[in-house]
Amino acid sequence: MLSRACEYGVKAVICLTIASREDRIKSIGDISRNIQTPEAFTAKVLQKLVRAGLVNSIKGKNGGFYINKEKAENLKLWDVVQIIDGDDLRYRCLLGLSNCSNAKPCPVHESYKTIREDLVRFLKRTEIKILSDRVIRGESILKIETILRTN
Amino acid sequence: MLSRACEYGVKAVICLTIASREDRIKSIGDISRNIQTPEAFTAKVLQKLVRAGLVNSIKGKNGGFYINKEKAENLKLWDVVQIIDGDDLRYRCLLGLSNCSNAKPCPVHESYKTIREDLVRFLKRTEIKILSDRVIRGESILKIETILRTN
DNA sequence: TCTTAATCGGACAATTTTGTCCGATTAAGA
DNA sequence: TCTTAATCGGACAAAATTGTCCGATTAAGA
Ligand code: FES
Ligand code: FES
Repeated sequence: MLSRACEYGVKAVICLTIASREDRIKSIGDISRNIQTPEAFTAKVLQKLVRAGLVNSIKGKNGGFYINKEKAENLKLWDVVQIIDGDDLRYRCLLGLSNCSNAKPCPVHESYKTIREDLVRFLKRTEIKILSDRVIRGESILKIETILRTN
Repeated sequence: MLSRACEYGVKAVICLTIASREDRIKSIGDISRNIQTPEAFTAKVLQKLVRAGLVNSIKGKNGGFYINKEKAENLKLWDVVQIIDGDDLRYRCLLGLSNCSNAKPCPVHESYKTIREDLVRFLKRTEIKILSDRVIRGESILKIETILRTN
């Protein structure tokens, strides 16, 4: 459904949105630990989001990634998905016909179109901010908690 | 959404369902030409469907692949998708958490669950037979028609 | 019986996706 | 000013997916 890269990107952005409440900057080590994803690969994804202007970064010591409070208020799931995965979800034919259209439709076109529109509508409506609030309230998680043992 | 292998599988099964109306057997060359997919790769996919019992095959000269009329009447899109792609679509967490559950949900779990259920319900309801009828009636296509020129 | 044409399966190749490493650059702070 | 710690970008490596090739087997039909 979403590529790994995209999954990591969404989780990272949720993580940064949480940090944005206190105007915090987070290093990639920090982030990948928080969301339990491979560090270097997640860094690549974040760099793509930086180039797209969705995330900000500061180089040098004490640097890292962050999102402005105001920007964080308005981000939708779709914003991240589109940057990382493009708009295949939006436009691709379920059977892979080169262009999905009403003119020359594949046999599932009519019914699948509805499903696909629902999915995209969901992505466009879902606010990252609200997702991050859920994590803060402990209603949902971004990674499997590791049990800390004191031997 | 669907893997290439799965796209090819669905198209091949629709093609065989059309052939089943006249109890026809089709060779892989025949099929891949009909649905415009790489021959050897499509063959692998069909072999998987044969092993799963969804498609039948006959070896030797005049052999090929076919589906029984009665079986063709009852096949759903989901039957093919599940054999080729497994049930990731059904169970996988949108953010890739190792087990999607109500107990430890990711931040999108509640809303995504609905979308995912709609998608699976669509796949489970959609009858291959009906899709094949649409192709026969010329309402939809399985490949881009190539313009035949007589030079 | 022999030739021909088909599936089957395994090995292999190419491509894409995922993941790692490292040197260059940048900036903070001792 | 020097050390340290961070992002950036490019090259590389590993794994998964997609795609090809070929020999073995099978059966039809001449
Ligand atoms: S043409 Fe296949 S989904 Fe639109
Ligand atoms: S836990 Fe993420 S979709 Fe269910």
